[in-house]
Amino acid sequence: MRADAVRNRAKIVEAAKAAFGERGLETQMEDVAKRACVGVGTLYRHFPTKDALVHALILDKFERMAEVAQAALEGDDDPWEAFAGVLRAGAEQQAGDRALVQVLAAQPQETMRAVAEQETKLGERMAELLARAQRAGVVREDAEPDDVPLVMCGLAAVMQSRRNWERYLQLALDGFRAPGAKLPG
Amino acid sequence: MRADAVRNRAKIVEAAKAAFGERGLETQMEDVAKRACVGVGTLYRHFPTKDALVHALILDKFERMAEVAQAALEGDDDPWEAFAGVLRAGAEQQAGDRALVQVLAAQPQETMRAVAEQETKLGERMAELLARAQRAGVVREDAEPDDVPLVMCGLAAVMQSRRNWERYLQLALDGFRAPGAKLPG
DNA sequence: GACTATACGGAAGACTGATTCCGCTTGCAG
DNA sequence: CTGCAAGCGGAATCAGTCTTCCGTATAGTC
Repeated sequence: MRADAVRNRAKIVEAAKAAFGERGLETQMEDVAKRACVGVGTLYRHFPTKDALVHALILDKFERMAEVAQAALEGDDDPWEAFAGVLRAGAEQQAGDRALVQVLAAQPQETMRAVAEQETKLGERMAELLARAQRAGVVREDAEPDDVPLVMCGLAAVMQSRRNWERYLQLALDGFRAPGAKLPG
Repeated sequence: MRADAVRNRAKIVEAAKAAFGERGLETQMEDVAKRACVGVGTLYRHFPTKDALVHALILDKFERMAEVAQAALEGDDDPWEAFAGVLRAGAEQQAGDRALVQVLAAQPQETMRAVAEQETKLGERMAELLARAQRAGVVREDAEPDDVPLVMCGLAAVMQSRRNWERYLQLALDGFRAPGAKLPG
């Protein structure tokens, strides 16, 4: 690959992250190109369609989240903090990326398929974090691994509607907390 | 207004409810017209833009919900059932209308403005139902009126992503339930 | 320094779907 | 029964974006 091509690809990815993060999916390809100081033709040589570009960005976010979950599994936070921390990190991630929020709230079939592998990995790690927290008695016994994406999906909609998502997250965490456990951290 | 115009308007509204309910906002004006056995021109004489049509449908849903809430205020269900019943009714309403779900999940500024009045009315009634339930000790003291739209908004996203919304609703209701109160009904 | 495979820019094309327009039809008042 | 204003159908138009195309420029090689 030619040096300038490498440089341009990097510029495009940066520009796309910024543009889609701010404006969401209705961002136009030309805007991305302009931000990257590149022609649309160049943009299309690197990503054959708008969808492909979006998928790449979303995939990246999921990979990052899966890493965060892995770190939590290996870290030495107490079980509650490990679990809640990942949820909070996910929320922050969403808060800074309108396109991600739109995708999570609407879950277009195809986009999700492109991300399936990382999603599974993330899901498994969250399941383990959840199980540990349950064994420690700080999360309700009847919480299920599938409750996590349920909550994150709802969070996306709350963010999109510019409502108080911090409050939503707090309520959700409260919901996971075991009845007997002390005030959540 | 001429008799055939009245008839057509009714057909259009019916057709639009069905079409937008099934296919959501990406429903095309021509589809609505076809369903109503009417030309697009006729459709546009009754509703000047697609947005106007959607707003009318959404407004109708909100009015209906406000009525449901009013009925709950006047009915003789116990405070928990009155409160939870309206939430469940709202969920059912959403479950049958993809366009409504899309609007609730994304809350396009303009659509919500068109519905503001009914939304306020509904909000006030829910607030009263919530307050009654709190006085009866069956809902958490720290629940707030604004938590309700938060939850319903999240529900919309969960539905859109074809996840288990009944589970989500159950978790949300559990979240409202006072810690001491018996198993929710 | 010359050559060529790569890569670039951005105007033009293609598509999709909303909206307009206008000649034809029809309800209904007189 | 007539006249015509109100209403109708749907082809044509318009608009907004994605995507393609191709003449031009350039990195890397000999």
